[in-house]
Amino acid sequence: MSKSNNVYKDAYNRCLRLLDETRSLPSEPELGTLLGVSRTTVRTILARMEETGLIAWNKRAKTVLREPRPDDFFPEEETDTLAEIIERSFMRRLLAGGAEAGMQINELELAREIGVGTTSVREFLIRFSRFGLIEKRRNSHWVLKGFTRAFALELTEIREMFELRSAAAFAALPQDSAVWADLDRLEDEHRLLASEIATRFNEFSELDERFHRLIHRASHNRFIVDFYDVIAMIFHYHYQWNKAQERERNEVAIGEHLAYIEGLKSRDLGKVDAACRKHLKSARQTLLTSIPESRPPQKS
Amino acid sequence: MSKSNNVYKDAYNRCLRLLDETRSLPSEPELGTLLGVSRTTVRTILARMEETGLIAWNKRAKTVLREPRPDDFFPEEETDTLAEIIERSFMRRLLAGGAEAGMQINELELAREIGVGTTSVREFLIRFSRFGLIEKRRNSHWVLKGFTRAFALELTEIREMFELRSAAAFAALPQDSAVWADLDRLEDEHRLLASEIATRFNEFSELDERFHRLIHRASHNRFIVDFYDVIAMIFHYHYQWNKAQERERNEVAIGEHLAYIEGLKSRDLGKVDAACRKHLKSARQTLLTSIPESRPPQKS
DNA sequence: AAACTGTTTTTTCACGATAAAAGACATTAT
DNA sequence: ATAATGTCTTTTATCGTGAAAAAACAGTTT
Repeated sequence: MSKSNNVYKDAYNRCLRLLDETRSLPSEPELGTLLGVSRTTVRTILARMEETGLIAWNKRAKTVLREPRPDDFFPEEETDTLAEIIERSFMRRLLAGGAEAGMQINELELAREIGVGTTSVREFLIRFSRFGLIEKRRNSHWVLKGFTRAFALELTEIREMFELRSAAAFAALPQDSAVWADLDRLEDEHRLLASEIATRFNEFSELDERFHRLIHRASHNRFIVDFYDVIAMIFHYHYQWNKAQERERNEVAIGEHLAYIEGLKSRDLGKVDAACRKHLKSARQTLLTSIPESRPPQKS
Repeated sequence: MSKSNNVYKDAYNRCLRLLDETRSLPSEPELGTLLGVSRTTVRTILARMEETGLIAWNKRAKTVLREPRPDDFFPEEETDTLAEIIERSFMRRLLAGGAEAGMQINELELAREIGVGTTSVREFLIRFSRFGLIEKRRNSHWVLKGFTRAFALELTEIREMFELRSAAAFAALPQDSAVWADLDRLEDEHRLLASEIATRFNEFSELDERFHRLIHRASHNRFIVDFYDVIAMIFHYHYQWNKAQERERNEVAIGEHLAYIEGLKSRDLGKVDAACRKHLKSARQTLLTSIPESRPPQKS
């Protein structure tokens, strides 16, 4: 089967949404940058849109003929990257219990189970290894280290170190830096979300990530910025998995963020430090309580 | 060609060295753990040793018949992992100038040039990406970020953060911890090397790594321990590349290490901090001076 | 001439296949 | 009964291959 055309399908779907807004589409290169794909893919999209009667396409003229219908879209699941598919499957197994620390991971078995080639699984595991949850035995299998309490503590230790430093760097940024406007915008979003928390509490996770990434970027250190990928990944699955008191937790977190933002805006390093520490402490607590207590080793 | 048998060849060579010391070899499983390979590989080794008349092999009896000659060994270059070969080639290109930041990296070209499959190159690049020197453009090529001054500063910033914390953790370890004996042993090695510095100065690099890894391990944090891989990798190639005043530099570093060790042994956090800071500062300086000044962008 | 479209080439992504190496199972020796 | 050896099976490491996607080149249009 070689390679799926999910890039095309995903871009096609996104292009359909563009159709709603205009009478005619822009030039091929412009569409390319807009959708983040190459001209080759753009042309494949246009060809299909012409075929299905969505547009009339003649050289520069790309006139919209009709509005896209729901059945014009490719199904969601066909637009995913292989890497995403593998990650989801892998994390499901990992979190759905039965994933004891020390267990070995079998590339071939994983590949068969997910229905993909071994190369993709191998590459996924290599990429995934930087999250510190698995480890490779030379010339042999991978070992699962497990989503344990120790892991959470090690992760948050680094996170706190990095974020305190980033926050301090942030507060020291000159007044004319563009980040202050970004921060204002994020503050507004926080206030809005707080006011509609009853219905939109599940949108916090995404806002949370954007907020912390903004702060980490102020460190101007690629290792700090990159490390947020680890945190984001863990929290992403953590949010999916642990829905207990989600609304309350998020409400509290929004309040902490607002205090944190206020601290940053005051540019008073003491205040920044205190607000940051407070938020990180409760974030760590949330993560820790969600970790299943490790059973003592059992004799069978 | 599928897969080279470098594991076998390397283990075979190491096994030859064992032959010097004994009249007969131990059991297959024992040899396996000794050499770090499976029994399958052990048996391949034994079969060949029998063939070349090095041993007589009959079930449990594996009697050494003669001393190994130089031509019994497989050539060094055949014992390297593909990953090592690729890394060396890649780093040579990267350091041998002409590697401007922003340049794109071509998997296929690299693979052809080194004479390996693209899969191996891909896997190497994925693994290598955590060092922060390259970055992937989605669905497209890799981009070289370059071994720049900014990189060195970001790297050392994290290093200093991590090592100060690890050193403090180290000093706080209970007296009966095994690390103190390890530290004593390392101290002895440092003193010995210092006394023979004129001839053995190039052995420092390896000692340096062992010393710092010991300290980092005291953090009990996988992210800190793993980060030392980045540092080790950079310093490894840095040492190979920049031989200017190697002897003097290493002599100074040994002195700093000894002061650092003394600080740790005193368990006085102030002393530890001071000695650690001093050493890290000069390590950073050494690294920085070795980085070629980035030319201003040239119009051709 | 600048920006677009049409066409061709190159590169990336993913697979199945195969040898090396690991691991499991059965058998034999202490 | 334990621990070795002998044999067979499974898994990992690596390649070549082909389709998807990107990129380069050439020819048109404004």
